[in-house]
Amino acid sequence: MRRSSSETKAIVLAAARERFAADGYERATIRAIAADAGVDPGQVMRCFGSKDRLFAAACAIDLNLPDLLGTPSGEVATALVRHFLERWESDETLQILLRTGVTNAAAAERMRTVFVAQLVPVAAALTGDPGGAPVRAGLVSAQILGMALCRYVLAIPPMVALTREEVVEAIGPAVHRYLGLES
Amino acid sequence: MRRSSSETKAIVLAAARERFAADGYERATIRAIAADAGVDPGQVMRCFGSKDRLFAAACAIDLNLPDLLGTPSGEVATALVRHFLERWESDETLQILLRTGVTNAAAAERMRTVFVAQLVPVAAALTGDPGGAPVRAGLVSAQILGMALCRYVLAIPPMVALTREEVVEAIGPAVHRYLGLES
DNA sequence: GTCTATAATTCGATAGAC
DNA sequence: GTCTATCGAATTATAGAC
Repeated sequence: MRRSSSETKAIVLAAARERFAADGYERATIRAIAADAGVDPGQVMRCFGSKDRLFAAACAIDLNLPDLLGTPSGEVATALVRHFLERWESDETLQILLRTGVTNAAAAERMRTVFVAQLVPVAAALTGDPGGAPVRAGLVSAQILGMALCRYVLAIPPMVALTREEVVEAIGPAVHRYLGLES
Repeated sequence: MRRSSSETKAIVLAAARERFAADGYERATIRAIAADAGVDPGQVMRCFGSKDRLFAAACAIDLNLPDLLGTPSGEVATALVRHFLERWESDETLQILLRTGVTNAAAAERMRTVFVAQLVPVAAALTGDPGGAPVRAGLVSAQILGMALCRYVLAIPPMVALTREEVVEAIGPAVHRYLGLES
Protein backbone atom coordinates (compact mmCIF):
# COMPACT_ATOMS: atom_id res chain seq x y z
CA MET A 1 0.00 0.00 0.00
CA ARG A 2 1.01 3.57 -0.57
CA ARG A 3 0.40 6.25 2.00
CA SER A 4 1.29 9.86 2.54
CA SER A 5 4.04 10.56 5.01
CA SER A 6 1.75 12.29 7.46
CA GLU A 7 -0.70 9.41 7.39
CA THR A 8 2.02 6.91 8.24
CA LYS A 9 3.32 9.16 10.99
CA ALA A 10 -0.11 9.39 12.57
CA ILE A 11 -0.64 5.64 12.47
CA VAL A 12 2.78 4.92 13.95
CA LEU A 13 2.32 7.59 16.59
CA ALA A 14 -0.93 6.09 17.79
CA ALA A 15 0.63 2.65 18.07
CA ALA A 16 3.67 4.09 19.83
CA ARG A 17 1.51 5.80 22.44
CA GLU A 18 -0.24 2.56 23.30
CA ARG A 19 3.02 0.62 23.56
CA PHE A 20 4.81 3.24 25.62
CA ALA A 21 1.79 3.53 27.90
CA ALA A 22 1.55 -0.23 28.36
CA ASP A 23 5.19 -1.30 28.51
CA GLY A 24 7.32 1.72 29.38
CA TYR A 25 10.20 3.05 27.36
CA GLU A 26 12.66 0.16 27.35
CA ARG A 27 10.23 -2.68 26.65
CA ALA A 28 8.36 -0.83 23.93
CA THR A 29 10.49 -1.78 20.92
CA ILE A 30 10.47 -0.17 17.53
CA ARG A 31 9.69 -3.55 16.05
CA ALA A 32 6.65 -4.09 18.26
CA ILE A 33 5.32 -0.61 17.57
CA ALA A 34 5.76 -1.14 13.84
CA ALA A 35 3.98 -4.48 14.01
CA ASP A 36 1.05 -2.92 15.87
CA ALA A 37 0.87 -0.14 13.30
CA GLY A 38 1.10 -2.63 10.45
CA VAL A 39 4.10 -0.92 8.89
CA ASP A 40 7.71 -1.85 8.34
CA PRO A 41 10.12 -1.17 11.23
CA GLY A 42 12.30 0.77 8.81
CA GLN A 43 9.44 3.16 8.18
CA VAL A 44 9.31 4.07 11.83
CA MET A 45 12.96 5.09 11.72
CA ARG A 46 12.46 6.91 8.47
CA CYS A 47 9.58 8.99 9.81
CA PHE A 48 10.92 9.78 13.25
CA GLY A 49 14.69 9.37 12.97
CA SER A 50 15.25 7.59 16.26
CA LYS A 51 13.44 5.95 19.13
CA ASP A 52 14.11 8.98 21.30
CA ARG A 53 12.44 11.35 18.87
CA LEU A 54 9.51 8.97 18.46
CA PHE A 55 9.11 8.98 22.22
CA ALA A 56 9.33 12.75 22.38
CA ALA A 57 6.59 12.99 19.78
CA ALA A 58 4.47 10.44 21.64
CA CYS A 59 4.28 12.51 24.82
CA ALA A 60 4.36 16.01 23.38
CA ILE A 61 0.70 16.80 23.80
CA ASP A 62 -0.41 19.88 25.60
CA LEU A 63 -1.80 19.18 28.98
CA ASN A 64 -3.21 22.47 30.08
CA LEU A 65 -5.30 22.84 33.15
CA PRO A 66 -8.72 24.42 32.81
CA ASP A 67 -9.10 27.96 34.05
CA LEU A 68 -9.76 27.42 37.73
CA LEU A 69 -9.59 31.01 38.80
CA GLY A 70 -13.21 31.62 37.96
CA THR A 71 -14.65 28.65 39.82
CA PRO A 72 -15.78 28.97 43.44
CA SER A 73 -13.00 28.05 45.85
CA GLY A 74 -15.14 25.30 47.30
CA GLU A 75 -15.17 23.49 43.96
CA VAL A 76 -11.63 24.05 42.78
CA ALA A 77 -10.25 20.83 44.24
CA THR A 78 -12.99 18.60 42.90
CA ALA A 79 -12.78 20.29 39.50
CA LEU A 80 -9.05 19.68 39.47
CA VAL A 81 -9.34 15.99 40.32
CA ARG A 82 -12.18 15.54 37.86
CA HIS A 83 -10.12 17.17 35.12
CA PHE A 84 -7.12 14.91 35.70
CA LEU A 85 -9.27 11.76 35.81
CA GLU A 86 -10.83 12.73 32.52
CA ARG A 87 -7.46 13.41 30.95
CA TRP A 88 -6.11 10.13 32.22
CA GLU A 89 -8.88 8.10 30.71
CA SER A 90 -9.30 10.01 27.46
CA ASP A 91 -5.81 9.57 26.02
CA GLU A 92 -2.57 7.83 26.90
CA THR A 93 -0.33 10.85 27.41
CA LEU A 94 -0.39 10.83 31.19
CA GLN A 95 -0.18 7.05 31.21
CA ILE A 96 3.00 7.27 29.18
CA LEU A 97 4.56 9.86 31.44
CA LEU A 98 3.74 7.92 34.59
CA ARG A 99 4.85 4.60 33.13
CA THR A 100 8.11 5.88 31.67
CA GLY A 101 8.98 8.70 34.05
CA VAL A 102 10.23 6.13 36.51
CA THR A 103 13.15 5.03 34.34
CA ASN A 104 13.40 7.67 31.62
CA ALA A 105 15.02 10.94 32.59
CA ALA A 106 13.35 12.95 29.84
CA ALA A 107 9.91 11.74 30.87
CA ALA A 108 10.63 12.49 34.53
CA GLU A 109 11.68 16.00 33.63
CA ARG A 110 8.54 16.49 31.61
CA MET A 111 6.46 15.14 34.46
CA ARG A 112 7.99 17.65 36.85
CA THR A 113 7.35 20.44 34.39
CA VAL A 114 3.78 19.51 33.64
CA PHE A 115 2.66 19.04 37.20
CA VAL A 116 4.63 21.54 39.18
CA ALA A 117 4.81 24.36 36.67
CA GLN A 118 1.08 24.19 36.05
CA LEU A 119 -0.04 23.68 39.63
CA VAL A 120 2.22 26.23 41.31
CA PRO A 121 0.44 29.28 39.78
CA VAL A 122 -2.92 27.81 40.73
CA ALA A 123 -1.81 27.25 44.30
CA ALA A 124 -0.25 30.70 44.46
CA ALA A 125 -3.40 32.41 43.18
CA LEU A 126 -5.72 30.61 45.56
CA THR A 127 -4.00 31.30 48.85
CA GLY A 128 -2.49 34.32 50.49
CA ASP A 129 0.76 32.44 50.93
CA PRO A 130 2.63 32.53 47.60
CA GLY A 131 5.83 31.28 49.27
CA GLY A 132 4.19 27.97 50.12
CA ALA A 133 2.84 27.41 46.63
CA PRO A 134 5.59 25.01 45.43
CA VAL A 135 5.07 22.72 48.39
CA ARG A 136 1.30 22.85 47.97
CA ALA A 137 1.64 22.02 44.29
CA GLY A 138 3.95 19.14 45.16
CA LEU A 139 1.49 17.72 47.67
CA VAL A 140 -1.36 17.97 45.16
CA SER A 141 0.81 16.21 42.59
CA ALA A 142 1.63 13.48 45.10
CA GLN A 143 -2.04 12.87 45.87
CA ILE A 144 -3.14 12.80 42.25
CA LEU A 145 -0.20 10.79 40.93
CA GLY A 146 -0.53 8.29 43.78
CA MET A 147 -4.17 7.76 42.91
CA ALA A 148 -3.28 7.29 39.24
CA LEU A 149 -0.47 4.90 40.11
CA CYS A 150 -2.71 2.67 42.19
CA ARG A 151 -5.71 2.90 39.86
CA TYR A 152 -4.17 2.73 36.39
CA VAL A 153 -0.70 1.22 36.77
CA LEU A 154 -0.66 -1.09 39.77
CA ALA A 155 -4.37 -1.80 39.31
CA ILE A 156 -5.13 -2.24 43.00
CA PRO A 157 -8.61 -3.82 42.83
CA PRO A 158 -10.59 -1.53 45.17
CA MET A 159 -9.07 1.52 43.48
CA VAL A 160 -10.00 0.24 40.04
CA ALA A 161 -13.53 -0.51 41.17
CA LEU A 162 -14.26 3.07 42.22
CA THR A 163 -16.30 5.19 39.86
CA ARG A 164 -14.82 8.44 38.69
CA GLU A 165 -17.05 10.48 40.98
CA GLU A 166 -16.22 8.27 43.94
CA VAL A 167 -12.56 9.05 43.37
CA VAL A 168 -13.39 12.76 43.26
CA GLU A 169 -15.27 12.49 46.54
CA ALA A 170 -12.51 10.42 48.14
CA ILE A 171 -9.43 12.50 47.40
CA GLY A 172 -11.07 15.86 46.71
CA PRO A 173 -10.98 17.00 50.36
CA ALA A 174 -7.26 16.21 50.68
CA VAL A 175 -6.50 18.18 47.51
CA HIS A 176 -8.66 20.99 48.85
CA ARG A 177 -6.59 21.12 52.03
CA TYR A 178 -3.27 20.92 50.18
CA LEU A 179 -4.28 23.92 48.10
CA GLY A 180 -4.55 25.89 51.32
CA LEU A 181 -8.29 26.34 51.09
CA GLU A 182 -10.10 26.35 54.40
CA SER A 183 -13.31 24.41 54.70
CA MET B 1 40.22 -13.91 45.69
CA ARG B 2 38.36 -16.87 47.11
CA ARG B 3 35.04 -16.49 48.90
CA SER B 4 32.32 -18.70 50.25
CA SER B 5 29.21 -18.97 48.14
CA SER B 6 27.02 -17.21 50.68
CA GLU B 7 29.45 -14.33 50.95
CA THR B 8 29.43 -13.78 47.20
CA LYS B 9 25.65 -14.03 47.14
CA ALA B 10 25.33 -11.36 49.80
CA ILE B 11 27.69 -8.99 48.01
CA VAL B 12 25.95 -9.45 44.67
CA LEU B 13 22.54 -9.08 46.27
CA ALA B 14 23.46 -5.76 47.84
CA ALA B 15 24.72 -4.43 44.50
CA ALA B 16 21.64 -5.76 42.72
CA ARG B 17 19.31 -3.94 45.13
CA GLU B 18 21.02 -0.63 44.47
CA ARG B 19 20.94 -1.09 40.71
CA PHE B 20 17.32 -2.23 40.58
CA ALA B 21 16.33 0.65 42.86
CA ALA B 22 18.18 3.20 40.76
CA ASP B 23 17.55 1.98 37.21
CA GLY B 24 14.52 -0.31 37.21
CA TYR B 25 14.45 -3.87 35.96
CA GLU B 26 15.35 -3.53 32.28
CA ARG B 27 18.20 -1.07 32.61
CA ALA B 28 19.82 -2.81 35.55
CA THR B 29 22.05 -5.28 33.70
CA ILE B 30 23.79 -8.33 35.11
CA ARG B 31 27.06 -6.84 33.93
CA ALA B 32 26.57 -3.56 35.76
CA ILE B 33 25.52 -5.32 38.94
CA ALA B 34 28.56 -7.60 38.73
CA ALA B 35 30.85 -4.64 38.15
CA ASP B 36 29.41 -2.83 41.18
CA ALA B 37 29.88 -5.94 43.29
CA GLY B 38 33.41 -6.43 41.98
CA VAL B 39 32.73 -9.96 40.79
CA ASP B 40 32.57 -11.64 37.41
CA PRO B 41 29.24 -11.50 35.55
CA GLY B 42 29.35 -15.28 35.27
CA GLN B 43 29.35 -15.56 39.05
CA VAL B 44 26.07 -13.73 39.25
CA MET B 45 24.49 -16.29 36.97
CA ARG B 46 26.11 -19.12 38.84
CA CYS B 47 24.77 -17.96 42.21
CA PHE B 48 21.27 -16.96 41.16
CA GLY B 49 20.59 -18.87 37.94
CA SER B 50 18.91 -16.07 36.02
CA LYS B 51 18.17 -12.37 36.13
CA ASP B 52 14.59 -13.12 37.12
CA ARG B 53 15.62 -15.13 40.16
CA LEU B 54 18.15 -12.48 41.15
CA PHE B 55 15.39 -9.91 40.98
CA ALA B 56 13.07 -12.09 43.04
CA ALA B 57 15.75 -12.41 45.68
CA ALA B 58 16.42 -8.68 45.61
CA CYS B 59 12.87 -7.74 46.60
CA ALA B 60 11.98 -10.66 48.85
CA ILE B 61 12.47 -8.84 52.13
CA ASP B 62 9.78 -8.76 54.75
CA LEU B 63 8.06 -5.45 55.04
CA ASN B 64 5.91 -5.81 58.09
CA LEU B 65 4.02 -2.95 59.57
CA PRO B 66 4.52 -2.19 63.23
CA ASP B 67 1.74 -3.17 65.59
CA LEU B 68 -0.56 -0.17 65.36
CA LEU B 69 -3.44 -1.57 67.37
CA GLY B 70 -1.91 -0.46 70.63
CA THR B 71 -1.25 3.13 69.64
CA PRO B 72 -3.83 5.85 70.30
CA SER B 73 -6.10 6.35 67.32
CA GLY B 74 -5.01 9.97 67.07
CA GLU B 75 -1.45 8.90 66.34
CA VAL B 76 -2.02 5.92 64.10
CA ALA B 77 -1.81 7.85 60.84
CA THR B 78 1.35 9.74 61.74
CA ALA B 79 2.97 6.56 63.03
CA LEU B 80 2.10 4.84 59.77
CA VAL B 81 3.56 7.60 57.60
CA ARG B 82 6.63 7.86 59.80
CA HIS B 83 7.18 4.10 59.54
CA PHE B 84 7.00 4.08 55.76
CA LEU B 85 9.33 7.06 55.46
CA GLU B 86 11.85 5.31 57.65
CA ARG B 87 11.55 2.10 55.67
CA TRP B 88 11.94 3.98 52.44
CA GLU B 89 15.13 5.66 53.47
CA SER B 90 16.71 2.81 55.40
CA ASP B 91 16.90 0.21 52.64
CA GLU B 92 16.14 -0.05 48.95
CA THR B 93 13.35 -2.63 49.03
CA LEU B 94 10.47 -0.19 48.60
CA GLN B 95 12.50 1.80 46.09
CA ILE B 96 12.90 -1.34 44.01
CA LEU B 97 9.20 -2.17 44.09
CA LEU B 98 8.15 1.35 43.16
CA ARG B 99 10.77 1.70 40.43
CA THR B 100 10.14 -1.71 38.85
CA GLY B 101 6.46 -2.28 39.65
CA VAL B 102 5.59 0.04 36.80
CA THR B 103 6.94 -2.26 34.09
CA ASN B 104 7.50 -5.60 35.84
CA ALA B 105 4.42 -7.70 36.49
CA ALA B 106 5.97 -9.65 39.35
CA ALA B 107 6.94 -6.47 41.15
CA ALA B 108 3.47 -4.99 40.64
CA GLU B 109 1.87 -8.11 42.09
CA ARG B 110 4.17 -7.95 45.07
CA MET B 111 3.40 -4.28 45.53
CA ARG B 112 -0.31 -5.02 45.62
CA THR B 113 0.24 -7.77 48.14
CA VAL B 114 2.50 -5.78 50.40
CA PHE B 115 0.36 -2.69 50.59
CA VAL B 116 -3.17 -3.93 50.42
CA ALA B 117 -2.80 -7.15 52.35
CA GLN B 118 -1.02 -5.38 55.17
CA LEU B 119 -3.13 -2.24 55.28
CA VAL B 120 -6.56 -3.83 54.95
CA PRO B 121 -6.47 -5.50 58.40
CA VAL B 122 -5.30 -2.24 59.96
CA ALA B 123 -8.11 -0.30 58.34
CA ALA B 124 -10.62 -2.97 59.28
CA ALA B 125 -9.56 -3.00 62.93
CA LEU B 126 -9.63 0.76 63.32
CA THR B 127 -13.11 1.50 62.03
CA GLY B 128 -16.52 0.06 62.58
CA ASP B 129 -16.90 -0.43 58.84
CA PRO B 130 -15.01 -3.59 57.84
CA GLY B 131 -16.62 -3.59 54.40
CA GLY B 132 -14.94 -0.34 53.49
CA ALA B 133 -11.50 -1.48 54.59
CA PRO B 134 -10.16 -2.39 51.12
CA VAL B 135 -11.02 1.02 49.72
CA ARG B 136 -9.54 2.76 52.76
CA ALA B 137 -6.36 0.71 52.43
CA GLY B 138 -6.21 1.59 48.74
CA LEU B 139 -6.56 5.30 49.45
CA VAL B 140 -3.85 5.16 52.10
CA SER B 141 -1.61 3.33 49.63
CA ALA B 142 -2.29 5.97 47.01
CA GLN B 143 -1.38 8.81 49.35
CA ILE B 144 1.82 7.18 50.59
CA LEU B 145 2.98 5.87 47.22
CA GLY B 146 2.27 9.21 45.58
CA MET B 147 4.41 10.95 48.16
CA ALA B 148 7.21 8.43 47.62
CA LEU B 149 6.93 8.76 43.85
CA CYS B 150 7.27 12.53 43.93
CA ARG B 151 9.92 12.59 46.66
CA TYR B 152 12.19 9.68 45.78
CA VAL B 153 11.60 8.85 42.11
CA LEU B 154 10.52 11.99 40.28
CA ALA B 155 12.47 14.14 42.76
CA ILE B 156 10.12 17.10 42.62
CA PRO B 157 12.24 19.77 44.33
CA PRO B 158 9.83 21.05 47.00
CA MET B 159 8.97 17.45 47.95
CA VAL B 160 12.63 16.52 48.28
CA ALA B 161 13.33 19.59 50.40
CA LEU B 162 10.80 18.66 53.07
CA THR B 163 12.12 17.10 56.24
CA ARG B 164 10.76 13.75 57.28
CA GLU B 165 8.60 15.29 60.00
CA GLU B 166 7.27 17.92 57.63
CA VAL B 167 6.08 15.11 55.36
CA VAL B 168 4.41 13.44 58.34
CA GLU B 169 2.64 16.68 59.22
CA ALA B 170 1.64 17.32 55.61
CA ILE B 171 0.06 14.02 54.62
CA GLY B 172 -0.72 12.61 58.09
CA PRO B 173 -4.18 14.23 58.28
CA ALA B 174 -5.20 12.82 54.90
CA VAL B 175 -4.10 9.32 55.91
CA HIS B 176 -5.96 9.79 59.17
CA ARG B 177 -9.14 10.56 57.30
CA TYR B 178 -8.70 7.72 54.81
CA LEU B 179 -8.41 5.30 57.72
CA GLY B 180 -11.90 6.38 58.78
CA LEU B 181 -10.75 8.04 61.99
CA GLU B 182 -12.72 11.11 62.98
CA SER B 183 -10.83 14.15 64.13
C1' DG C 1 34.81 -20.44 43.41
C1' DT C 2 36.84 -17.77 39.71
C1' DC C 3 37.17 -16.32 35.14
C1' DT C 4 37.53 -16.43 29.81
C1' DA C 5 35.30 -17.32 25.78
C1' DT C 6 31.41 -17.64 23.35
C1' DA C 7 26.76 -19.01 22.07
C1' DA C 8 22.14 -17.24 20.99
C1' DT C 9 19.07 -13.34 20.96
C1' DT C 10 17.52 -9.00 20.48
C1' DC C 11 17.80 -4.26 19.79
C1' DG C 12 18.42 0.34 17.34
C1' DA C 13 20.01 2.02 13.25
C1' DT C 14 21.73 2.10 8.20
C1' DA C 15 22.10 1.14 3.12
C1' DG C 16 20.08 0.48 -0.91
C1' DA C 17 16.95 -1.83 -4.36
C1' DC C 18 12.29 -1.13 -6.14
C1' DG D 1 6.99 5.49 0.32
C1' DT D 2 7.97 0.56 0.90
C1' DC D 3 10.70 -3.20 2.07
C1' DT D 4 14.73 -6.63 2.51
C1' DA D 5 19.02 -7.32 4.27
C1' DT D 6 22.21 -6.43 7.49
C1' DC D 7 25.49 -4.05 10.57
C1' DG D 8 27.19 -3.21 15.22
C1' DA D 9 26.31 -3.22 19.79
C1' DA D 10 24.27 -4.86 23.77
C1' DT D 11 22.02 -8.33 26.38
C1' DT D 12 21.19 -13.00 28.97
C1' DA D 13 22.96 -17.30 29.39
C1' DT D 14 26.12 -21.45 28.81
C1' DA D 15 30.48 -24.34 28.56
C1' DG D 16 34.57 -25.35 30.25
C1' DA D 17 39.47 -24.46 31.74
C1' DC D 18 41.92 -23.38 36.06
